[in-house]
Parts: sequence; structure tokens; C-alpha cells
Amino acid sequence: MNDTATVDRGHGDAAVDGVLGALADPTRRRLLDLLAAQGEATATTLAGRLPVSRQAVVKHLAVLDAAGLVAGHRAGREVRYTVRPAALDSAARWLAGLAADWNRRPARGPDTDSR
Amino acid sequence: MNDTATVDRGHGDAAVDGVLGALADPTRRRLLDLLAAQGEATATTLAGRLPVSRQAVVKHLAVLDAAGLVAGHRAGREVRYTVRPAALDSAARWLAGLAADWNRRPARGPDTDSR
DNA sequence: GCCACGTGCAACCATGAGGTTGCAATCGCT
DNA sequence: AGCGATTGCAACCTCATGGTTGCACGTGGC
Repeated sequence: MNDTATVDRGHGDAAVDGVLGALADPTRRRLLDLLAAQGEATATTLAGRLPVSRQAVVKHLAVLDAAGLVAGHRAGREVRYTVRPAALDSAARWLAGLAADWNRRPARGPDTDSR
Repeated sequence: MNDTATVDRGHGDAAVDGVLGALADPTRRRLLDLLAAQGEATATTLAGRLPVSRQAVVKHLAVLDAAGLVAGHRAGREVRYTVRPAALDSAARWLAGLAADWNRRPARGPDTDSR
């Protein structure tokens, strides 16, 4: 159910897919926001500031981690998570590129054949 | 009409939420891609180029429409859908703002970066 | 007027994502 | 050593979402 994208730089990028998927959830965005504001935080701490259980936060962090948006490192018995700008940045650039593409193409007839 | 004048540190923008949600689905992105490439297309036509039924396409188009990413207008007995850059553009700007925010705020902790 | 094509609507199904609770293992501190 | 705090894992629940099929309705062409 997934066509092996041809590593092109236009759309369908796997990394971007992960970021979009992660960003699509409001709780996750909230989490990222908290994290970005505090610089560092543990799942337990984060859970205290959100209306969900710690486990839910852990799962979300796992998703965000998979998307490359956050990273966690151990500090004794706790795991501190930090935000990771790179992936977000790349996604932002991708989106901007798409937007530019759309604006560059004033809807017209079926001339440019699909690939 | 909510224009992010001051980078909008609100992070809870409803419009953006819709766009992100819509963009999170690969089939939907595919649809947008097709649409952007052709300029105009009907649900039936689109369905012919995707591995899903026409009805599935219709539903996706409804989501995209709700997100403001596409718009459809009647042409006789068919409904032609076109891409709508505004919403995408706004979302791109929002994302870029968020990314800038993250970069502007290098974790004020012991970790300066790990990469 | 009739027929075919395209759309709209509704019922229905399956999967997965978000969330919860409970418990075991671990680490730090006194 | 003992105890509290924290993390990790697993089972489980619910509901939104992506997808399908079937059928009725409108509209254009012959």
C-alpha cells in the first residue's frame, strides 16, 4: 500500500510524510510546543501539563521521535526529550516548495501530462 | 482572515489544523498532486488514476475542500475540482514560522546539540 | 423521449490511532 | 537495605477514518 517513492524532491518524501502525520495531531503539536518552550522535559512532566495520561504522552513522543521531531536522552533514571528542528525545517521547506509549485501553475487545461 | 502578522505563537490555528490533517494522508496528497498537475479534474477522472474507488476520492475531496485546499465548481453534469493555493500557502508560512521559532530557541539546557 | 454517464447519498465494514489501566523493573536517595 | 519516584511493557477499549458497494437522482446527448 505504499509505492516506493523515487527519492525525488517534489513530493512523497517518506521523512516529510512522517512529520506531517505527527503534526496532524493536536495533542502532539501541544507536546512539541511545550517541549520547544521548555527546551527539555520528561514524559512524566509533560503529562502533568496535558489532559492525557503519561502513557499517552510516551506514545506520542515515540511517534514524534520516529518522525525525527524530537529526541530523548537518558539522565539518570529519567529520559529527557528535546525538540529537533531539522526535520521540521525540512518539512517546512517541502511545504513551501509545494505551495510555490501551486502558485506557479495557474490552473489550466490538461496539457502537462501526468507522470 | 487570520494573517500571521507576528509569527502567531498561538500554535492552535484551526485552518492550519485542517490543512495538516488533510495533508497527513498519502492518498490525499496524491490527489492534490494530480489535481495540481492537471489544473482541473472530476472525482471520476481522478479515481481512474488512483487505486481507490470514486467514492473514496469524493470523500477525500470533501476533506480537502473543508481544509480549503481545493474547490469544486459545476460544469454541466460534472463537478470540476481545482487546487486552491491560499490555504497551503498559509500553512507553509505557519510551519516556517514554527521552524524559525525552534531554531531561535536552542534548548536552554546542558545539551547544545547532538548532531 | 430515452438512455447513458456522472454525481450524491447512505449503509456498512475493517483497521488503526489515541487513550487508559495495571504491573514489573529500575534507579536514586536516606 | 528499604522505599519512593520513574520508566517500560502489554492488554484492552473506543471511535474516527479510509474504503467499499448499491442505488437513486440529475443532466446531456441522440
